[in-house]
Amino acid sequence: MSMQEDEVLFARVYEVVRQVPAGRVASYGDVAAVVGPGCDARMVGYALNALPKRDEAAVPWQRIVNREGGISTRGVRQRELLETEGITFDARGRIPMARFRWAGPDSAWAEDHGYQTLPSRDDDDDKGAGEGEQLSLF
DNA sequence: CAGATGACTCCCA
DNA sequence: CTGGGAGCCATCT
Repeated sequence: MSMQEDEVLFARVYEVVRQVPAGRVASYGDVAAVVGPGCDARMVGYALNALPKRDEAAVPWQRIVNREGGISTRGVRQRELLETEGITFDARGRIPMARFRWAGPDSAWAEDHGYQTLPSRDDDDDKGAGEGEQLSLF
């Protein structure tokens, strides 16, 4: 796979963002994880940053927020759009990710399109037992 | 053509 | 909490 890499990368990012349903949000890192290796949170940010210059109406960019559930864009447009979709913000102006975070793409769709499902990453406090959770993934 | 910049996240001081 | 640095790309001065 080394043909139209450059453009494909952004296209894949947009494709994944399109999978996030209204009423849900995903972090930049989550989107990157689904897109797969070679893509990280910053890439997603870059892709979305270039979106307005391309076609911002084709992608639900407002559903992508930072890891803390906060909005990284300037202005209040994104927040308003999300509230319209039913997303709520807490007193600190952040979205309770434990409740609104996108669970990842449909596994069937993911395999069919060559994407990855979102690794279960409970944001719960580990309470100090995090060590034993590291299983050998390889 | 080179440098700055932006919608991330993690790590350390 | 604030602040700086690393890692990586497309687009605009």
